[in-house]
Amino acid sequence: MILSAAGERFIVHWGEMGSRWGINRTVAQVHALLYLSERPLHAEEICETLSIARSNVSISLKELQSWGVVRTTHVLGDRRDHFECMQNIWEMFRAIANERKKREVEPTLAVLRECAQQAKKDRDSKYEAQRLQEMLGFFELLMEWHDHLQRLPTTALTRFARLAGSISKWLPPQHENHETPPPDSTAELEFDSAASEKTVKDESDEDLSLL
Amino acid sequence: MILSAAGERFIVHWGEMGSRWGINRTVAQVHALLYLSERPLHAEEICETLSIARSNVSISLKELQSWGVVRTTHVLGDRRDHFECMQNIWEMFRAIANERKKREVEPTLAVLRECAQQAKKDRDSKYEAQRLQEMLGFFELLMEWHDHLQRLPTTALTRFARLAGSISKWLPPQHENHETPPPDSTAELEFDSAASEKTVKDESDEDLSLL
DNA sequence: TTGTATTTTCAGAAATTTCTGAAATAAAAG
DNA sequence: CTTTTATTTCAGAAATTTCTGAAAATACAA
Repeated sequence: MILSAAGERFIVHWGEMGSRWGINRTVAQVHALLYLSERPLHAEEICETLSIARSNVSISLKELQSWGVVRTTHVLGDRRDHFECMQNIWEMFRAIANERKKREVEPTLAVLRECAQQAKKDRDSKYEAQRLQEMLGFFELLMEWHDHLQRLPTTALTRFARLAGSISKWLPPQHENHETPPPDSTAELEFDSAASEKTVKDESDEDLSLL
Repeated sequence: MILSAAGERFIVHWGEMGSRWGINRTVAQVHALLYLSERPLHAEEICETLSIARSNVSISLKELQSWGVVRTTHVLGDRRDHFECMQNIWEMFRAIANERKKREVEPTLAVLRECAQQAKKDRDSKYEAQRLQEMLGFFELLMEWHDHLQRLPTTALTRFARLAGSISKWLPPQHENHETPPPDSTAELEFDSAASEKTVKDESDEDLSLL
């Protein structure tokens, strides 16, 4: 497998990005390679192209398969497994989101439910209970949103994204002030839940109506 | 700072989740602690509560401040810095999303633009160029979406999430088949971009119209 | 000034994650 | 059955990340 300079650059970068998001660098590199490849590759080709050990490739491929973004195919007259990457990007990120939900968000929800429950019972944890409950509500809403997107076909997603982009151009900017946070001055509302809710409520309704 | 069992459990879990998403465990723990705390804490309190070195706390707090989710305040008659966490969850995750965009998505976009450009020029990289271009388009759309959400006030976000959740209940399920992937049977469309686009296009329009 | 409290920095230690190569296993071919 | 080819497993090596404690820097007070 011969890589162009551009391809190589992308693979390296994808590996680095993977690391930053909690995905093994090699796994991400193998993913990037298969994503770019026109044809399915066998493990040996991947080893050679990326200069990593055969065993490492084996484990990385298993991992990618467990995420549902890579699968095996076979070439006539060749005993070896060949590997190909999901080609539709939206489907690919959907699969990843799905898997992260299952592996990380759902366990977090379970913990939050238990903790909120327990804190509610404890007379000394009134404030903690409130904070945990709020976090729980956030994650529950997030799940609803996820499930919603999960049901929409890819084309709807892309069109919706475009639509959302054009609508937002007509709205006044709301939260651009994070770019260069002023020393210690006017950023009050983000840190004070009550103030934030109150301030925002006044100006939110006409924005919401656009949805 | 005395922690309830529930609070401690949450902090430990939040630390683990942080790791999985590329955030230092300690940083996440400090964040969780401040999130739960009714009042701002000084560094020494954080050390003691979490049993970590003073220097580690110092660095973690700096990190959290750079993410814009923690800031310093002061208590009358106390020279020490006290630290408090952004209390509004939506604002908090908005800040995090903002920062990750700046640190990770924007550099990725830059790399993708360069790679796509370069591959386009290379006669041997026709397919790679196409793949890179597609990835670039995805990230650009994602950015539009992000910017859109960035402009909406928190209340609009929560209401929209609820709305989206209830709409989706009326749609036929589209992509639940990832839950238990069948050995190697009908999952063709996810891996074949063309097939996927064609299949989906037939059924997508009435779904999209709901938006 | 000088002293004291607080915070930051940083070199090296500790812990964790990742990677390798050799050996074991599996699966087909002869 | 034996040989050959392909894949997986896994103990230890290597690399990376995280953490600590001591020292330096900073800021305020007397």
